[in-house]
Formats: sequence, structure tokens, C-alpha cells
Amino acid sequence: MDRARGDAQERASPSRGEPETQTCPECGSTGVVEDITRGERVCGGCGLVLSDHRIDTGAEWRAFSSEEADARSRVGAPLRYTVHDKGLSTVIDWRDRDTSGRKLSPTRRSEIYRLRKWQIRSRVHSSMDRNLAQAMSELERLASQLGIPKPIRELAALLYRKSIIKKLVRGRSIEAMVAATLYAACRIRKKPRPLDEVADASRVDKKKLGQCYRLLLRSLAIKIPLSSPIDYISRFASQLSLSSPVQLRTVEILQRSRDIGLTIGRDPLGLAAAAIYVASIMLDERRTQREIAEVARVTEVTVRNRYKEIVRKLGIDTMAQI
DNA sequence: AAGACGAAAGTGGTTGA
DNA sequence: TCAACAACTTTCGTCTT
Repeated sequence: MDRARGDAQERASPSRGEPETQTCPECGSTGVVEDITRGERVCGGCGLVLSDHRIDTGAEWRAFSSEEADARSRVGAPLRYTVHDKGLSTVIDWRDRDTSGRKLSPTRRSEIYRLRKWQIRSRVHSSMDRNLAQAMSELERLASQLGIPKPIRELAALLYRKSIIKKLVRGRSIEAMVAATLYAACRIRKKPRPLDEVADASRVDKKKLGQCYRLLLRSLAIKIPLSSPIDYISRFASQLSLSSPVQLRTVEILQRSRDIGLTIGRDPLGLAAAAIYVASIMLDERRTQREIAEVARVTEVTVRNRYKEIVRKLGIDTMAQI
């Protein structure tokens, strides 16, 4: 059945787990460079700074010699929120062998048995930890199905931890709260997904998901601004295999629409869809209203209404094909 | 025949009394 | 708590390409 969605996932898969765009939206160059010391990602072609909020995981001190750099390095894996114990616990293997592969002596072996027993007990000792363990596996499943990169998953995991502490999960399904935190995390990081898309991927209906999401915002006192239609464009355009000039034109159209107040009170998804429709016609890469409506998860009617407004208020002549 | 159009009625969420 | 309201959806008949 869901042919369109399957295609979209296939296209999205190469970037899975990595920063999403490796091509520069400005000049189309693929030479995006990581500048670790400044924490920026910069296009090698035109110098556009693609993101500047990266966290420097290096040491916070300076080293004046190479010996010093070695001596003062950090150890241990980074803290991970998607692992229910934050990756801090020791893991005892199930094999009865030591590190060099030799069998353990009987006394040592019974000792290990005891340790292992307590490790398992301590790892999932409370209901909170059991909940977390289940939630984190659901989070991983959902996020990988939606092709959501690691940093956003981590943020979602952090939000979920907070929601457990606030006892928000009580009486609600874990799945619904997980989906809500993931949806919120995507929006916070300016990579929003349509609510429908998240709802479809999880086994939560849209209404429940929306309720949980609003509860999350209220209880954790986080403010997430309305998503901008511009944030959806790169995803939609790639799902429709539209060229980058069309994307640029779409952004222009949306910015002009916003300037004249056309976007107030309007569904960002519908606006994004309509702007893409107009841009695709203008640059002669026409897609049907139905195709665009499908990826944006709105109806053709909405695409139509928005597109009519845009054309009328911006004075765009779609026949002119500039 | 597919796509675009527009009218009319229905739906779910927000707002203000 | 409830009714009014705006935006969006569903449905359907008609027009255009």
C-alpha cells in the first residue's frame, strides 16, 4: 500500500544517523566542512554557515604540549540519554570466561553468578527504570523508522526522562509519550515532522499524540514556537525529487507571504505545500496538487486555497514561467 | 482521462462568556 | 462548561488541459 512512504524512506536512508544535509542549500555544493574548533558546519563552496550550535565534546582546558594533551584527555563514553542507565553501568558478560578466554574457577564462577544476579536486579530495580528501558527501545524503533538523526533522539530521550520525573506517563501509554517527545524534539531542532507522520509510525492516534504533546509543553514549561513552513521544504522537496532552485524559489515565496501577513493563522504544512506547488510551476518542474498534498499530509483543497491566496496577493503570474 | 476548480457540509480545536 | 468561530477536511459535480 504505502508506496510513497517507502520511496521516501529509501531516499532518506543514506543520511540516517548523520547530520541531514550534506549538500549546501545555497550553492548546491557537496563540500560541507566540519569546523570542530568553532563548532560550525560550513559550506566549502560559498562559505555559508549551515549550523553553529554544535556541542564541543572536547576538553575545556588548553594543552601546551602533546604530552599534556595526552595526560589530560577525557575518558569514558559520552553520556547517552537513549540508554536507560545513561551508559554508566558496568556490564557483566554471560559467559563463564575471563578476559583471556580461560574458564573460571568454581569459586570465582559462583561469585560472578551472584554479581550478575544483582546487576540485573539493580539495573531494572525500580518501576521507573523498567519504564525507561521499555520507552527507550520504543524510541529507537520509532526514530529509526522515521529516519531521525541521533542528536534529536537524544533530546527526545532527555524530554522523556523529565516527563517521567514529572509523573506525566502515569495513566498514559508509554508509546504515546515517546512519540510526543520525539515530535517535540524534532520541532525544537527545527526539523519538524508532520504530526500525522509520527502518529502513523507509532501505534498512537493523532489525537492522543497531540494531547500528550500539549501536556509535555505545559508540564515541562517549554516553549516551542510555531513551526515555520520553511523548515519542511527541504524534506518535502526531496520526497518530490525537486531541484534546489525550486527549493530556493519556495523559500522566497514563503518569506514574501509572511511579510504581507498571509501566513498568520494558517497551517504551516498547507503553506509549505502551496509554496512548493507555485514554485514547481514557475520553474517548470510541475507536480500535481495531489502529489504535493500527499507528502505534506494536507488535502488538495488546502493546497488549492493557499496557492490561490499566494498567487493573488503576491501578484504571481504562474503562466509567465519566469 | 487526469488534473484543477469551487461549493457545501462536516470535523476538531481554540476562545471567550 | 458551552456556544461561536476559523481553519481544515471530505465529498462531489463541473470545467480545463
